[in-house]
Amino acid sequence: MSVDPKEFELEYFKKNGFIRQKCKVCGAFFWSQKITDVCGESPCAENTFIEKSPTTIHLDLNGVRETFLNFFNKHGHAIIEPYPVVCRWRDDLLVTIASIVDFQPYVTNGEIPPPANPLVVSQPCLRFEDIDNVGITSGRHLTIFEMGGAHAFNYPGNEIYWKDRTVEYHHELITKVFGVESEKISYKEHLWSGGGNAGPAVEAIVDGLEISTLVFMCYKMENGRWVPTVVKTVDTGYGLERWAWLSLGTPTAFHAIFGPLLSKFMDMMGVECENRILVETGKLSGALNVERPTLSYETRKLIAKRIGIAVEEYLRIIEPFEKVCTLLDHTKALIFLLAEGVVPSNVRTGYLARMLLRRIYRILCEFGRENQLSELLEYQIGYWGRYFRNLEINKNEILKLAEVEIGKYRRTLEREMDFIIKKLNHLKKEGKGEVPKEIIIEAYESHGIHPSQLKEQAIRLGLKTEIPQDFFASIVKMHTKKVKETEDKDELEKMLIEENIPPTEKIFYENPKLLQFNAKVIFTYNNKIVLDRTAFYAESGGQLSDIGKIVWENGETIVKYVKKVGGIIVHEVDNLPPINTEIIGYVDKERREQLSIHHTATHIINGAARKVLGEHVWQAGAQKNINEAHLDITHYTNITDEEVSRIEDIANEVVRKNIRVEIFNLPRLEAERKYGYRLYQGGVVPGKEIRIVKIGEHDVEACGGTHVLSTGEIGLIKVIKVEHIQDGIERIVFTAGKAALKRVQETFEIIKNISKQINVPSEGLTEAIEKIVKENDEVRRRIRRYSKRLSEYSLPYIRDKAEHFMGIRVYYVIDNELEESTHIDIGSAAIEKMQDLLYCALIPVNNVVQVIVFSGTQVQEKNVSARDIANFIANQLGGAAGGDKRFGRGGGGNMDNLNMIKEKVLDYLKEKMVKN
RNA sequence: GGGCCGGUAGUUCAGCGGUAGAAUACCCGACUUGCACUCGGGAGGUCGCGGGUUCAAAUCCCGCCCGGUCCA
Repeated sequence: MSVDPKEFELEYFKKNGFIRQKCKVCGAFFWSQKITDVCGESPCAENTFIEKSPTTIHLDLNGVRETFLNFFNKHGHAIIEPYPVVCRWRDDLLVTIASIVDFQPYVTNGEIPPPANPLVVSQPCLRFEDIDNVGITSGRHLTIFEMGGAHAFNYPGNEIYWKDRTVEYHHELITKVFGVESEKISYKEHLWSGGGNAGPAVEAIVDGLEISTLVFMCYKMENGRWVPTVVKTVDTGYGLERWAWLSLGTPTAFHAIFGPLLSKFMDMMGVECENRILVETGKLSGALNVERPTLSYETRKLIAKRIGIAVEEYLRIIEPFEKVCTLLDHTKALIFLLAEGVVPSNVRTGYLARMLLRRIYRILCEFGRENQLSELLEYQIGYWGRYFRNLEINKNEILKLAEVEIGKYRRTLEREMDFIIKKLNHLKKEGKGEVPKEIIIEAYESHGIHPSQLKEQAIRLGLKTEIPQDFFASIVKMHTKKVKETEDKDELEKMLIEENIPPTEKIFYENPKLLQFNAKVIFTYNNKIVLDRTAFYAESGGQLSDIGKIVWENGETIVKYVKKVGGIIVHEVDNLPPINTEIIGYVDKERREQLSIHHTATHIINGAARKVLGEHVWQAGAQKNINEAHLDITHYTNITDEEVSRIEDIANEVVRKNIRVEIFNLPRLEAERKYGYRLYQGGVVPGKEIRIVKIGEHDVEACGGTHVLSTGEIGLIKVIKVEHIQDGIERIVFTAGKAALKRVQETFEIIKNISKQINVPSEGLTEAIEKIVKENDEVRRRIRRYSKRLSEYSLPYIRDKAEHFMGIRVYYVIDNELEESTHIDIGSAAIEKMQDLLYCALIPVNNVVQVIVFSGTQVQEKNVSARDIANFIANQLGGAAGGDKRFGRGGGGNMDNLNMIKEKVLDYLKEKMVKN
């Protein structure tokens, strides 16, 4: 999609003398009050603000945030509290990457009103796409930053403001409040898209630095095409870190963001760096980018030249400094993630936390400061905790989670490094001088060994290692899968929209105990019915759907399954009533009761787990069936039996207290204010009103499920088992209510049966089974010993039974008593003692006959190979055999002529030996 | 959720269709004043689980479980 240039022809630009121009370097169009060749953004221009701030006020990040919020507040924008960095209210994103994320999709698509209009927020955001650039670009790239978002949501007939006013506000803030000369600012034309929305945008550039993006969101993606949206959203992103950098004119943004923390971290890491080196780096850092290695290196050379040192010398000085910057950024991002209960793991947000932590750890190792992580985190928490209280509140959790994860990483490194060292030694043995790329990739992809760590080991072993420039890019490429086609809406969904079917009135919310109801059929299609109102609960939130029946004047049908399509509830049935029929619905009471019990019990278990294991416990999934239910929770280590007992105890105490389960609706914002984002245990909850399920002081969740009226109805909650689902997630499987009782009864039945079978009273079962298992082991061992011993003692017997045949002795037996392995022992020993012996054993077992043949050395000399004999016998049995001249084995399944084989073998032998 | 690596003696691993091995620790013995070293002997395995292919599977195929790792 390209943007119509007309989109940028703003009244405001024209009135204030902005002229549309084209950048001679990058070719982009931009608007500026002065005539110039280039757009002004680095690398088209240098960062000229360094040590020469164009502003009249000079503020660090905290100061900028306050100034920004107050400015918009004075212009009628309500200040709202930032949302969490983990966007648990969305299922298409892991973390909050922009302030607009707070309002997508429900506000931007007009489904619910914004918390205020217009509004302003300073939203901490996480972005990982540019993580490799963090530290080397003087702070232009960060994994965590604050996006100043001033937003206006324009509805048809209720326009707040649009493009002109948006640019005007921006221009006023940068010129009037910050005092930047108006001519210094240029606005670049741009197309922005993200989160399913898009629109024209302008990027504001001052002295080389892009400081804001002003987006006019007015398109959305639908069936692969951009279509205009009903709500036109002003989506501005003020890069507050960059504003602070600009206003202070420091060599890097890190100075402006972290202030005293920067020098503290440098001291701790033992890093020093002259200011003039940083200044020169900062000016040209716009051209530094890991994705453009050649340009970056040329830029490095230029910087070194300006400073007057060799580029190698320059790199030696600047790299440690850059690593400290990376540390500052990563440790800050990490505490924000951990504070929200993210458990480091190998999936989703957990992986983001793990990745950050491992990068931090590697840097600390390079500085030899790997034991000082906690200290760094504590400084960060102390510094940011004043503005973000949850950091301070969750300090202990943050430190604990980080500590556990570092422990895991250390163990992994130790284990996986051994593996790699072995591989490297192998390479060396093979005489290879260099580590091939495949090994480097395998080390990283399958074993988590970073190329730099591999290189370190390889050098120690005297192997060369060339890490390709595009190493990580090629890894990413290998993983890029085809973008999944956006699922087109299915036929039913399309028809419901076409027919304009209204959302179904949900009786089960108003009155959960009403299981018999009257309603009217308003739509039918392919064994599917939509009613105007229903008491049938559709499958959602891990709770199975209700079943039951629908009765009308001249018929009835069974309701097999109920699902939600948007706000419409669709009943799947066997046969259809005519449209507009009045019906009576009957919901299966017992099933509904059991599902409700399991649902309430899930909330209780969740609360109990949080109490026992800690505040990082979040629901990671849940399923409520008839016989049992499970709750997946985030936790960093296996749940012990003792913890399970405590969770069970607390849960049952809540049951016994018979607490009333309060269910009520609250406006979204009020609910969040009152109970926090902890509400969103089950994930995304749509709608302007949130349905709250509150169990005393034990647990509060946003939930659309059905519940019991008070906890006493549950009767009993019994945890069945805990499972480790994946790194960072544990599953608690349990039953409640009647199902729990039934489970207990069944378990007793099993115990009773076992007890009967081994004839031991149930109290003594543990010891008895222990004894049986031990005895079984002992018997198995004894059989093996006997088999060995038997092979020694059998020799006289074999000697006695063997037939003399053309100068050798032949022992031939069809044996269905001794095992194959025993015959191997016997035969093997026998030919040692009798070198003229040919040992043949045919062992019928389960429809096949196994054949074992040993041939003594003297027999072998007569051209009789054990393998050939075995193969001959096996062929008679319709099978095949293998082995060598001493030992052959095989078999076959055709036993018809089993007793005639011996004759044939002797004939075969005769032939063989005569030929010889 | 997807890709990749791994699961064999108490431990670390080798073997990768044809009698389950090594090292180490363990037990016994020899040498030695004693310890260590050295030497000899012994014990120790449902080759993660379940199917399939095959006369025959630790080995090949499929599914699952467990651990690890990378990506989304």
